Amino acid sequence: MARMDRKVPQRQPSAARSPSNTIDSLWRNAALEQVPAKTVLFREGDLPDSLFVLSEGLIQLYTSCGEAETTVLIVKPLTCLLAGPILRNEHLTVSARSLQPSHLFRLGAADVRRRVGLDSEFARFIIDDLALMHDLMMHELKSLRTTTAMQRLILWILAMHEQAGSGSAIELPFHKSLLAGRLGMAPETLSRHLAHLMKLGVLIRGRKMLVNDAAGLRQIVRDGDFDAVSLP
Amino acid sequence: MARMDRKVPQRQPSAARSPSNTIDSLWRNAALEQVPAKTVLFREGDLPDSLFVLSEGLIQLYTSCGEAETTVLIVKPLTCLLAGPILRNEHLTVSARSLQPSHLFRLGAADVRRRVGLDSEFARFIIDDLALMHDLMMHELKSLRTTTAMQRLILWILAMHEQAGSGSAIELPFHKSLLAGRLGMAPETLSRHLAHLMKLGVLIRGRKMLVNDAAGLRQIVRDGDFDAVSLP
DNA sequence: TTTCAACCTTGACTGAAGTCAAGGTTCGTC
DNA sequence: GACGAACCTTGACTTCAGTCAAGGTTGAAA
Repeated sequence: MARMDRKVPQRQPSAARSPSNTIDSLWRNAALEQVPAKTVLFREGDLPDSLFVLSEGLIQLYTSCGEAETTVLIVKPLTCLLAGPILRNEHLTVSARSLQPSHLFRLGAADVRRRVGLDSEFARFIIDDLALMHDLMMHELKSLRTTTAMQRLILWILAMHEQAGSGSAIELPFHKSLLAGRLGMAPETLSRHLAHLMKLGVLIRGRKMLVNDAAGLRQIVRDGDFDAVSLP
Repeated sequence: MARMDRKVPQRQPSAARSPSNTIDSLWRNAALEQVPAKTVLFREGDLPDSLFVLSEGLIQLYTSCGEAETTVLIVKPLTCLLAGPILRNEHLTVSARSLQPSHLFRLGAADVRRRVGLDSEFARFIIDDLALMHDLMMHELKSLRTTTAMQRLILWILAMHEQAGSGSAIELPFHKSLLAGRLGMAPETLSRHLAHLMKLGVLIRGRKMLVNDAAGLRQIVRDGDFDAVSLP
């Protein structure tokens, strides 16, 4: 019944994967969970009990240190959560919650461990996912170590700008405070930097943005010279 | 001939892997390379042409931004390099060089891509590696975002201390400037923090260290209170 | 429409860590 | 053992970004 409106995981980027019976049937057998926003999926310290495959929505990986809470990563469909810890049989080092109403396939950890040895398509699915995450995290690490908050912000804006198509407005996918976390800075810092960017030809109205001079921004990132006012 | 003194990759941690004919033969067929220290293995921007498996030595992953150069990660045996980029067929985002004379197995990228689909043991090897890296990088990300340079230093010292066994001296595995990079700080910052730690019961002589009061250090990390002088 | 809570902005201040520069130390090589 | 290069330390200064605090805005629900 609910079969027709299930989105079967099918990773768009990377290796073209032929629609596979094995994987299909796997997901048909997996539990599909629909969770509202702000649902905690797991907490750091737990032992992983299921693999999640995010098929719709947005998940925040975060870590709570004492009072404070820090965003480590935000993941989009189609991504596995917990593949690493399940396969290594280790305690979790991050917590996760949904940021939007989300759909997740859920597969028991024991199942995953068994299956990964038997079913090469499933193994491939996991490999692709881990490789993708590897890439993302490497990128994050690099950018945290080598760029300033302002540079990360501009690069993020440029990426969104490119994705949206030049000339069209960018819609922030979530609250600014969360974006700040995503970019590794305090909300106040984001606010200040955005204010500064308005002087450099970025229009900001609430959660909408418009980039006038992408080339200029790129230049600024390269130089690290944020005080240059390129607009009249 | 040289067969006997080849170390066949066999990951110690994680999943107990039975000595496997498949993998054995794979490594016997792979090229074994011995490189001196400071050999560049690959550069960011390249397309990956082989998978490296580090069997002995130490490799630095770094990225050069303009003049400067930043250490992203330092990897020990037994680790694969480039598994992610090879499987996703993407350009490299980091460069790598040996920090010590090192031994590496080398497997053509095409081979890897073919093999990972056919040989489930090989696939499992790759999965374990990616999962391990995933863990490491997640840990790095977390610690870069949530701890100060001093905390990272102390935690690193405590980890070394534990590994060496209480009471025994710690030998820095590489130059201090490199350790600074590894921990995400400038060499001068490391120097200053080490100087400070001497007042807190850490003996430092060149590249040797001795921790007197591990419990005290742990306390200090927790509190974030680095000025407390716990020693008479 | 009103109201309240969550979110955002701004200012002033603080603190962590990077940079630059000037010695000092260590270590490998001849 | 003397030399030089690479490495390390220390000090002074700067910059980036976090914190605290006080308003301002926005938007969802009554």
